[in-house]
Amino acid sequence: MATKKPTPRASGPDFERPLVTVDVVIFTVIEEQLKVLLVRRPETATDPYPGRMALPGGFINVDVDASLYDCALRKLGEKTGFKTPYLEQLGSWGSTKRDPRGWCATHVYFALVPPPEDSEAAVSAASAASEWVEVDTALRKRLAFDHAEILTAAVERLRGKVEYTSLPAFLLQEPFTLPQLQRTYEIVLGRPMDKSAFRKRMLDAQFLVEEGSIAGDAGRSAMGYRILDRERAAVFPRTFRSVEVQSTKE
Amino acid sequence: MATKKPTPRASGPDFERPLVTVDVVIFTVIEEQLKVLLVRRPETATDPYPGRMALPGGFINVDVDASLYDCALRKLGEKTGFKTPYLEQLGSWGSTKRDPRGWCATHVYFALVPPPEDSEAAVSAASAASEWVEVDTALRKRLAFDHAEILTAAVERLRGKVEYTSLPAFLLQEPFTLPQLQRTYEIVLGRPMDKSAFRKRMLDAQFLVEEGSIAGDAGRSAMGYRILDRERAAVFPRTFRSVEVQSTKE
DNA sequence: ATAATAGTGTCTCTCAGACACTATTAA
DNA sequence: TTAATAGTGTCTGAGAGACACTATTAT
Repeated sequence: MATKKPTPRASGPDFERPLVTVDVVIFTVIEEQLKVLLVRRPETATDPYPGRMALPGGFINVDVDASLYDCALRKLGEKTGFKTPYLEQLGSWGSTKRDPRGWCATHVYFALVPPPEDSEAAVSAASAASEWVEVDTALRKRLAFDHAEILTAAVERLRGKVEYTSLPAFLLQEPFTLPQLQRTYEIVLGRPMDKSAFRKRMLDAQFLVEEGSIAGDAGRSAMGYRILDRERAAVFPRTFRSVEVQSTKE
Repeated sequence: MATKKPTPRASGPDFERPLVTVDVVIFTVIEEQLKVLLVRRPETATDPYPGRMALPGGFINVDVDASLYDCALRKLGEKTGFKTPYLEQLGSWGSTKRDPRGWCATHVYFALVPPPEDSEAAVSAASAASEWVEVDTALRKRLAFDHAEILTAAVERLRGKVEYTSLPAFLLQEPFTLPQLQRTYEIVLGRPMDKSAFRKRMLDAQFLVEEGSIAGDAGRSAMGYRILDRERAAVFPRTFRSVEVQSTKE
């Protein structure tokens, strides 16, 4: 740990260093809704945006975090009992004005996790003042900093990639069934999908391994699947709806 | 301008702030080759990697740069007489070890510019010790910092997006012809393309406007085109070669 | 006329979508 | 047997690729 406002020990440029943070946009699907994890900022008036909801994140700790990715993993771990989640970089936002404390740049990561078990949910909600919020609700909440803009970008990236990748599989507890996976796609994209096309696509992409039958609440039981390689998402040969169906013909 | 090693005027965390830089990967096509702009680092022994080639970039100047994007634009402008180039964020790299001066994070941008006029080329090469280097050659050059890794990521991103966007159009001086554009795609992707499919795709995407005939060195003259909207690239409904042609049939 | 380049037409193949069909399970 | 859900088969259409064709220009 370092002392308060230290003179930097390392050399560098002769001007002021910006503040550097890492924020994480953590998505999951709970109760048929796409949700994002938000935390409430402290009420202390010395902090910017006291009491507002914000994306989980914070300053890089130069003494603890070996890299940006490690820092994101740490923040993710602090908020959720992460279970080999999907974590990728989203981008960075930096400007004079985005933080009242001074020139600040944030590196934003993007995580997909399965819905928390009830026990965990209670723990994390209680201990960390964190909350799973449906994304559109979150966007109406006047988030701290430029987090609304960041969340918008994250949702856009998620929806964009979902059109041609297996990302939604990382939002489910394993093993899961194809109907469950299809439902997850539909929730993220906000539109219904054709069952036959969906199944062909998933199975052709070879990213699932069978894991025995799973019985549902009613009707025929379904095959359970696990993700073959949790390190990377499968990429489909085409997007789901190539552009928009633009019928020039009347 | 600030004084040397100032105590930060703004509040923030009680630990050391990382160094923050912005680097720009600037691509163009010269003499039928994909090239990237590199600069030689100063020979002064106090600087890290003296004399090595590196991506253009440097520390954020908190007093001058309003945002990360502005900083990237400034660095781009300093190195090239930029002509409304294509500029997007690539990602950020940050860790304890990537800069010997201390914990350092860099925000990397990715630019596409038309080949410099001869006059400009001479100017920039002379004045700034900068040089256009063919990308594979650049990767063999033992670049400063982790710039080889960054360049690899940039080339990967470029090639990836070129499969389904109009990005290569930003590498050409306007107006250009479809055969010239096709040649540019082929240079970036390193493989020949079918003329008929290529033309259908470009014209169907509606991102070009006709600009009168242009005569070449020989043969029939070709239609010249400009980019309709230089703010964004066109996105095609499918990638060029959907995945790799995996012939399971012998 | 010929060489060289620009540009078109036609066929095939792949894969997304529509939609009707069959299969399995519990009550 | 019926309701509910899982899973399949068949047809269509869009668009990429292969490739042979026609068009225009300079010499």
